[in-house]
This record gives sequence, C-alpha cells and structure tokens, in this order.
Amino acid sequence: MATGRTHRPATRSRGIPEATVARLPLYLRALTALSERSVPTVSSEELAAAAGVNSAKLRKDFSYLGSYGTRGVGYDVEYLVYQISRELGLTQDWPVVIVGIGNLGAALANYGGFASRGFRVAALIDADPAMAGKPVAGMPVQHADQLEKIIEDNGVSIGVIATPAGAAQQVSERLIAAGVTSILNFAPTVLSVPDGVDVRKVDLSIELQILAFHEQRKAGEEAAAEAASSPSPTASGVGGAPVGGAEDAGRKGPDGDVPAVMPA
Amino acid sequence: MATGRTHRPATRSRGIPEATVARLPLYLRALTALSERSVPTVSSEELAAAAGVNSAKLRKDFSYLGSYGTRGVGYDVEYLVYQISRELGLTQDWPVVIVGIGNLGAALANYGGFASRGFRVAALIDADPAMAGKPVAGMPVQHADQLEKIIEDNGVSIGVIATPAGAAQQVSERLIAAGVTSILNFAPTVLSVPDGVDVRKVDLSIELQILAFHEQRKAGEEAAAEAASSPSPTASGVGGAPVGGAEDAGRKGPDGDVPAVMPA
DNA sequence: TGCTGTGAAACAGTTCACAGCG
DNA sequence: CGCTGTGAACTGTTTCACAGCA
Repeated sequence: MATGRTHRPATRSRGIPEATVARLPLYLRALTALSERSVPTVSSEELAAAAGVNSAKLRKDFSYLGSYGTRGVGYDVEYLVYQISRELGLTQDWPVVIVGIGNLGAALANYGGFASRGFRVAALIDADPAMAGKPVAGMPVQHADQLEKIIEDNGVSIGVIATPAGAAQQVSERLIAAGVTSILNFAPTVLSVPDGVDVRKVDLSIELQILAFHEQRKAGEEAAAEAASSPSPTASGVGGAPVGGAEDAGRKGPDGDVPAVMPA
Repeated sequence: MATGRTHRPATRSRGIPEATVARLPLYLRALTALSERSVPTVSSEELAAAAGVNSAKLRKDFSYLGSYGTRGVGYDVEYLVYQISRELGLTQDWPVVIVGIGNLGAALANYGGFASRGFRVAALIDADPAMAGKPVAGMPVQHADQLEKIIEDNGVSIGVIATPAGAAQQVSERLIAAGVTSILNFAPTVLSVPDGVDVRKVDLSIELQILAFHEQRKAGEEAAAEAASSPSPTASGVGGAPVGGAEDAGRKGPDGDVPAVMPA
C-alpha cells in the first residue's frame, strides 16, 4: 500500500467514498484497454474481472457516479471512460514537477503512465548542480534554485518528491509555499504539511515489510501443520520463523503480559 | 494507497488486523530513529506524532501485539523495536529478486531501505541479453533464463516485478512456479495468481490520479467560494490548473494504457 | 430474461472515553 | 498523577440479495 493523506475531515463534497475513488483509476485502465479493442459495452461481471474486484463492489462504486449502465446490457465503454475521466479530473491538464532526479526520479520521468493520463511533467528538479542541464527523459534537469519560479510559471499544483529522506520535508515546504497543494511522496519520511494539502506516500520498504509479515504467517502455518505431531519447537525450514511463542498471545487482556520472548 | 493484495479469504489464523499490519512498518521506522538517538522510552502521544497517526489508534494497534507498555511511563523503545520486528518477520533474512532492471528496477536495487531491514537482494534479473552481466548497484544483472535456478538456489519467496506491463503476468507465473509466494508488483497490470500467493501493487499513475481527484475537488470548492462574492474568473493564485480542451469527450485513442517503466 | 442499481445486513477500522495500573 | 489498554460507540466499506428496468 502506499497510502496516506492528510485529510480535511468533513469535506464530503459530492460524497464519493475514498475507497471508491481509489478504485476508479483501476476501472479506467481496464476500460481503456477495452476501448482500444473497440469493445462497445461491458457487463459489471466482465469489467470487475478485468479490474480485479468483485462485481457487486464495482456496481456500487459506479452507483456513486450516477446511473451509467443499461439493465440487461451493461455499460457503454466509451461513455464510462469519459465519465470516470471527468470525475477524476483527467479531462484537464495537470502539470507536475518531479523533485529529486536519481534513479527513481528518472524512472518516474520516463514513466509513460504519467503523460498518458492528463499529467504533464512540467519540470525535473534536482539540488545537485552537476545534474543541471542534463537531459533526462528528453528534458533538461533544472536546479532547485528555480523551484519556486517553475511552479509559479507553470501553475503547478502537484509535486512529486523523489529525494532522499533528509531533504523531503524541506522540499515539501518549498513546494507548498510556492503553491503546490498535492504531493506524492516517495521519500521514506512522514511529511508534515498544513491543512488543505494532500499527501500520498509510496513507500517501497513498507510494502515489502507487509509482504514479509504475510510470508512469515504462511511459514508459521506450514510449520504448525507439520508440527502437528511433534510438540517440540524445533528450528523450522526457511529462515526458522519463530513459530510457537507468538501464537498464544492471541486474546490479550485477561491474562498477564508475559511476552513470549525478551529482547536482547 | 497503492495497495491491494490478492487475499486468501479464510486465512484468519490470528487476528491482527490488516490495517494495523500496514502501520507497523511506520511505527518501526519512527522507533528506529528514536533508538538511534538513544531515547529510552516514548509515550503513545510522541510516537504517534512521529509516525503521523493519532495516539488512540497507535495504542489500539499495539494492544493487538500484546501489552508492551508501562502505564504512566510509555513504551520501551528497544523492546518495541524488537517486538515489531519479530511480528513483521524482520528478524529473519528475506532474499528477494528484482525482475526488470530499467530505471525503476535500478532504483529499487539501489534503495537502501531494502537491505536495512532484513531484505537482501539475491539477484537482479532482466530479459534483455544486453543487460546480462552489467553491474547495477554493485551486482551483475542476470538473464531471465536463470530465473528458476536463482529462485530455487536462494530459497527466494518474495519477488519484485518492475517490468513493462506486458511482461508482468508471465513473469509472475514463472516466479510462482519456481516457488515465490509473495509479489510486489510495480507494473500497471492486474496480476492473476493462485490462492496462497500474496500480491501487493504499487502503481504510480493511480496515486497521481487520486491526487488529481482531490485537487479538482479543491479547485471546485475554491471557485464556488470565490463566485459567492466576486465573479471574476481570473488566473487565481495557487495552482490555477488550466481547463484544457474540456471537450475531449471520448478521450482515448492511442495512448496505450500500460506504459512501461522500462526495459524490455 | 439478464443485468443494473440499491437497500439492508455484515464486517472492518477508527475514535471516544475512562478504568486501572505503575 | 500520567499514561496505557480496552470496551463501546461510531463511521466507513464490503457483501448480499433482490426489485425493477431495458
């Protein structure tokens, strides 16, 4: 996951649930693919499968946008593409700046998905003077000195931070001061921003850690199944996941603390 | 968020809520920073601020792990670092392979956050023969032919896919067949995988689209507020996003969804 | 008849507020 | 007294199941 936004609480403008908003881009992608294959209509069942969700959820999601389907038939692909694009604000052009042009910043600059959906990379910015002028993704990197000017001149309201963690907070402050109100943060830091500014974060190591958690759980179950006969906690297969101890902690509360293992 | 996992339905082995799991890495990061500064204890309030959540949520989260705090005092930093690491499975070593070594793959390979938390990049794999042998992040890229062997030899259970969208499904199938059971997918595609395999996806363009939605909402409110008094449609200060050809009704054409991040 | 649109039920996650322990 | 741990209330999300329209 990679999520998180500093939200204002009650701004239910036209009440589309956040969870639904997060899925619209997914539907849009699936619909775009259908559109390219000139498929005229699609049922909730088919589209849901393409988007990787279940059909009831999809229908409920679309119901928040309005009634765009036809009973007994399905949804008109082109029409839905348009409606979702409009709802997401993709019928307008969003200039974006990317700050921090390392490997990640370069990857983002080259990412086709940006340009293809209403987003336009207005500038690439890096603090390293040696980077200035170098072309990345066919565009010269500009020095951080220019940050404010670039943002103002281009009316940029969305900034992408791909700097090292240490620079991220400061960069965000400059972006915001210059007029940016939405930030996509790839730096592994919690940004603190004023109200009214949205931040979403994408954190690679967090995603991996979540996977590790589930992976460990699988290993534990496996081991538990194996150990159904031998009650002795032996070092198990891959990596020797600590199997026993944690399990009984299940329902905390009544019994004392008694942590399974003490720290070093 | 960029999140999503193909979840197995009934595997509720032990109730630690998914939302809590997703925050543990955040707490861990904040705690690690405190630990480095040799701070011995921390209150839920302080730690919550550092992690960017509220303290009630943090306490509730920790309560699922057990009772690791001391009333009137707070939490022991070192102890908590250990407990969370253990819960996440970070006390063991997780070999990881990265498939698709373009800009993004290289960024991932160079990403310090991997190595620092129990993850070890076991191999970099790319389908382009021209890449084979090239060093990236101090490690030679290996050809995709070797994929199965590498996974088996290293006992890899986590794979990272950073290929173009078109290759992702096939890569995932090979990874899974060879023994991988968790995948972090950066390609803008819905992977379909068998039960028991976890997939998390990180999708740059989806994140941006979600931001655009909120950005648009802000612009709408602003305009409404302004219109209440002075109906002057001038370029307003912050961010004035141009309303481009509002007419592009059936936007869509050849923009190829599925933009690739990198190599072939 | 087939599929959408949607109330209502079930579930998950968050916040409140306070009892109780160190 | 201060801060944790946690029931209970609440808010948000998903799923169910079916009425109703093309």
